[in-house]
Amino acid sequence: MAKTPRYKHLYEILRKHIIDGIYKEGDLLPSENELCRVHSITRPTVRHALDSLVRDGFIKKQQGKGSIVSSLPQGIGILSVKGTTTAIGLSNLKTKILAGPEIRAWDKSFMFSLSEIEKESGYVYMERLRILDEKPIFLDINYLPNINLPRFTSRSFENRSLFDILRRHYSIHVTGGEQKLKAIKADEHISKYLSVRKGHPILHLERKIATNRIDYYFYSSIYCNTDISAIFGTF
Amino acid sequence: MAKTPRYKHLYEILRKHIIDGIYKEGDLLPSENELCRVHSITRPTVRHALDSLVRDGFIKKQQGKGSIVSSLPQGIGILSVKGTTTAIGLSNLKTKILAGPEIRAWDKSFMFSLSEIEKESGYVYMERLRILDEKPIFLDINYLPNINLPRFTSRSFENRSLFDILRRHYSIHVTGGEQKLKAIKADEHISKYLSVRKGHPILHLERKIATNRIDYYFYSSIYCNTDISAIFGTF
DNA sequence: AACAATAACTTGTAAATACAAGTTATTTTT
DNA sequence: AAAAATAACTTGTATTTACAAGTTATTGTT
Repeated sequence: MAKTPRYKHLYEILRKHIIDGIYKEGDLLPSENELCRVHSITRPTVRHALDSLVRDGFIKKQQGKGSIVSSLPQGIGILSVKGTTTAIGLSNLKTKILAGPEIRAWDKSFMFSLSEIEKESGYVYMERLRILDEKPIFLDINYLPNINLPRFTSRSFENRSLFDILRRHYSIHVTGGEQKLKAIKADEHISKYLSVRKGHPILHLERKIATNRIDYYFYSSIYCNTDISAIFGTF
Repeated sequence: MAKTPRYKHLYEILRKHIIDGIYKEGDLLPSENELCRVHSITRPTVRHALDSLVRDGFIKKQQGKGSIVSSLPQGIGILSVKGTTTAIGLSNLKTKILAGPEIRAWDKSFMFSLSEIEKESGYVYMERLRILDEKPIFLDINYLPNINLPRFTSRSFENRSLFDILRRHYSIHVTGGEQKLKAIKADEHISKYLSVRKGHPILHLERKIATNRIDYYFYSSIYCNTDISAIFGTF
C-alpha cells in the first residue's frame, strides 16, 4: 500500500465530516492552528488540505474569520443534478446497462482527436441509462481506451459507479477534463430511451476526461432530459 | 495602490506569456528552481503561482518532468465557445446591448434565492446579444445587485466586457460560482433575437457568480444557440 | 449607554531548508 | 552495440519561522 500524504489524509477526514453532516452549511471549520495541534502537522500542510477543499467546493475561506462550509451539490459520478423545483436526494437513483461493456474499434469520425496508441488499442464501450424516481434522466455513453484494463469487460456495473470501479480496481481517478455543451433535438434512439417525443430539446455533453494516469483519457457522450432536473455544476 | 503579492505577480507574468504565445501548447515552463533564480523568490512562492495556473487550466504539472503548457480555450467573459467544425477566433465577436443598464426591483420568482440586502437594493439589469461572424450566438441577461456600484448605469458597455469594467472600475472579479444547465425550446422572445425558429433547441444557463467581494454575487441567465459553436468548458 | 481603542483571535504571504520520488540523460558494464 | 547502473535533473511533501492583514470580542473612556 502506498502511504497517503498527510495533507491528503486531513483532506479526506474533513471531506468525510462535511459529507456526513458533522459540519453543516455555514459552520466554521476548526481554525488552522487548531487543526495543526489536533493532527500534529504544520500549518502549510493544513493549508494544503484546506486549499484542496476550497478547490473542490466544500468550503470557502475568509481572511480573519475562518473556513466556512459550503452547501453540497448532489453528484452522479462527476456530474451533478438538481431538481428544478425542489432539491432531490440520490437514494432513488438507478442505473441500467443498455449495452456493453464490450471492446470495439474506433469510428473514424470520433468527437475528440485521438493519439496513435489510443487508435491502435480500441475502446471499451458502455451505454448506461440513469433513472431518477422511475424517470429516465440521462443516457451515458462511455468510451474507455482499452489500455491496461485487465478483466474490465467481465465486471458487473449494474447500480455501481463506473468511477468507483476504476478507482478501486485500477487506481484510476478523474483529475479533470474538458467538455462541449449543446442543445439538440432528440432523435429516434434518444427519444426511445429518455421517453420523450422526437424533437424534444435535449442537453448533449461531449467530454474528454483526464485521469491520474499520464496520457490516459476516457470519453463520454451524455444525453440529458433537463425537464425534471437540471444539470448542476460549480466553476 | 495595493501592492500585489509576489506569487500573483509571477502568475500574471506567466499567464500573459502563455496567452501571448511565448510559451506554446506542449512547451515546458522554466523549472521551479529557475523561476526562483530569475524572479528572486523562493520555491513555495513559485509553487503557489504555478498552482494557480494549474487551477485556471493554463498548465499541467508532471512530477519529474515539469510544467506543461495546455491549450487555451477561447473565452467570452467566463464562458468559452468552440466551433463545432473548426476552431473559431474571437476577433469577429461583437456585443450588442438590447436593454439597460438600468435599475430595477426584483421579481418575486427569481431563479436563485436572495438575501435581504440584495432584495432591498434592487439590481442593475442588462440584456446583451453576443454575435460571432454576424450570427447571434447567445443572449446574456445580467442581474447585478445594486450595492456600491457608483455611476454604473451611465457607463458604456458596447463591445466591452462586463467583467473588465467590474474589475477595472470596481475591483470586483469572479472567483467562482454555480450554474444550472437546461435544454429548452426557443420562445417568441428568444427566437427573435437568436434568429431561430420557435421551438428550436436552446441551451439555457442560470448562473450565480461569486466575486472577491464578500457576499457580493451577481446573476446571469444565458440563452445559447449551439448550432454553430458549442459551449466549451474545463472542470 | 454609546463609542473608541485594544487585544486576541483568524487567514494571507513569504522566507529558508530538507528530503522523497519521478524523469531523463549520461556513464559504465556486459 | 545493447543493457544496466548512475547522476543530474525535475516536481512532491513537510517542517520551522516570521510578520501582515482582516475579524471579533473585550476593555476602557466619554
